[in-house]
Amino acid sequence: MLLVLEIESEKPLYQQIRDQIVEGIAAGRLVPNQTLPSIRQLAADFGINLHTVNKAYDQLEREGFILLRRKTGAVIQINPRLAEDWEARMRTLLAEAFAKGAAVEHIMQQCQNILTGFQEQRNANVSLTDEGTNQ
Amino acid sequence: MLLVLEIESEKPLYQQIRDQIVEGIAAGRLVPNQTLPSIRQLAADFGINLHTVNKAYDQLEREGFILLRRKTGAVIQINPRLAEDWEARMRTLLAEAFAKGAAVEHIMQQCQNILTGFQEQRNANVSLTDEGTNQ
Amino acid sequence: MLLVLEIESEKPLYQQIRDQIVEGIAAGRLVPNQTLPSIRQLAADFGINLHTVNKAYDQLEREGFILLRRKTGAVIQINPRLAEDWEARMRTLLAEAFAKGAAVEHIMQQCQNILTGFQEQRNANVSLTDEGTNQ
Amino acid sequence: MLLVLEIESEKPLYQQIRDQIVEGIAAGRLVPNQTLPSIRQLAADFGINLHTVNKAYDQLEREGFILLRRKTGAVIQINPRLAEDWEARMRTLLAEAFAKGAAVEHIMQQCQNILTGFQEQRNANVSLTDEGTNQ
DNA sequence: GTGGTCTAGACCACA
DNA sequence: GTGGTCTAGACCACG
Repeated sequence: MLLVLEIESEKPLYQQIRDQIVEGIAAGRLVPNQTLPSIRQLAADFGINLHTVNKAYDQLEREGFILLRRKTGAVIQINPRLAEDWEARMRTLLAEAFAKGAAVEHIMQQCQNILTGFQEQRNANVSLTDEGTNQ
Repeated sequence: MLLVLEIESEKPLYQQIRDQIVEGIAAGRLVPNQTLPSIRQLAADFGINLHTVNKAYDQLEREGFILLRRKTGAVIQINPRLAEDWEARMRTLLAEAFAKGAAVEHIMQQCQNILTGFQEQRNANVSLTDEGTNQ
Repeated sequence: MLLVLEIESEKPLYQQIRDQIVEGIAAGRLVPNQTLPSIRQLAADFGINLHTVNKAYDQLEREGFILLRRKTGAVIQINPRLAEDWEARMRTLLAEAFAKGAAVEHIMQQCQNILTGFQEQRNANVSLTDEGTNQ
Repeated sequence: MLLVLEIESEKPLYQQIRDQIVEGIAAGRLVPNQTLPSIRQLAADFGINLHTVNKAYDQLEREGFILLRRKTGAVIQINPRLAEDWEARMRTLLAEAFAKGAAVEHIMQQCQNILTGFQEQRNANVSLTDEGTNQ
């Protein structure tokens, strides 16, 4: 669980946790059925409050990224439904770049690069896992 | 200056003002060197607080979309430098879709559709403006 | 704001608050654009903690029943989209009655009675409001 | 006794057991006087704790779906009395849909569809049972 | 041990 | 004043 929390950031701590776990899934560092640290454990590791982690995990569960169980804690389990406001959020973000005069091709290239990065990381993680099971 | 402020919205008023101006620029309704209403004018028109409008204009200036001048008020003037956290925000949003299993091609197609929509609006506004100057 | 909270109930306090507000909307006691008590106010009125009320309001906002604003507090505003798991929850509840041997007609009649009750209360509340504006 | 327990589910194990038995009764797969596996048998079959199964059976007995006997184990025996909070739970669920603006007719139609589904399953199971006794 | 809930008290951003 | 976040510490249900 690689997490880098910045206490000084304007982004809430629980949002930082949530975002990094989502990125971890996208990059294949976190795979379905993998267990995340317990709420208390993660809070202790980073010296933050239990409720802050709880709020992040709670949101991740509602968004369909993880499943919270009493005994085992949190496990990755993807519900493939995409949030309904995803397109609206994407629209605002793209408008910001387009208004700055960025060329459509350039914006698309940046998106492609990010996605390709996820894909390569995921492939790398998959082959690592495969090697691990083959040994 | 078409502005539609929804007092009932979950989005802060200053954020609504900022977002609509950004979308207006993206769609070509607002072009460089065009003057925006003064802070007190806009506040009076909508019956909202001066500070609210001030905050929106302030953010737009910091983001490089407008230039605030003492006498002339606010004018659109695009600073093509993108916000430094734009890529990070895009990264998080793309991760959300990719983590849910969406295909790269599908995500890219959605982005393309949104951007094409902006382009068409801008083209429509540009030709309207041309007709206007021809009269 | 008629709220009856039972501290001894097995149902969490925040869930009781959430459920009663939803029922209040169904019965027309709470109508769109009506303001709810502030989080602190409601917490003080019932001698419970601010965070408990906050959790209820937070859920209501996510479910599309209310809108939370910094200045004015919480206002009723219906997003007509129904929760996607609504049918699954209804299915479980109906199975419970059907397994007990309840006749389909009887179950349907109970549902009808409840819904008719909401409808009548709503109509009564509407006419009260009308009389109020006419006076 | 077809039981499919999902260790990954958000629902507690004992609740899954309870719900599936209730749905089994509703669908006619489980009929009065039919014996259920013993607590230790079912726990062994699924490799889960005795307490977990015990809790499910305990709840089913309190709800009036089964009868626990020392020697014979658990047998289906319907106590037609509905849980006293059934109507309250139904009320909340119906309020949710009605508050969102759903028409009474539409809500009723959905309930009817679900119940008709149960009825058809039960009829199918009954005829299967009849054929079985005829052999 | 886990997550789920509730309490108590604090600081900040918003308008 | 409002809601939003974070902290600290407690008890309970679950397995």
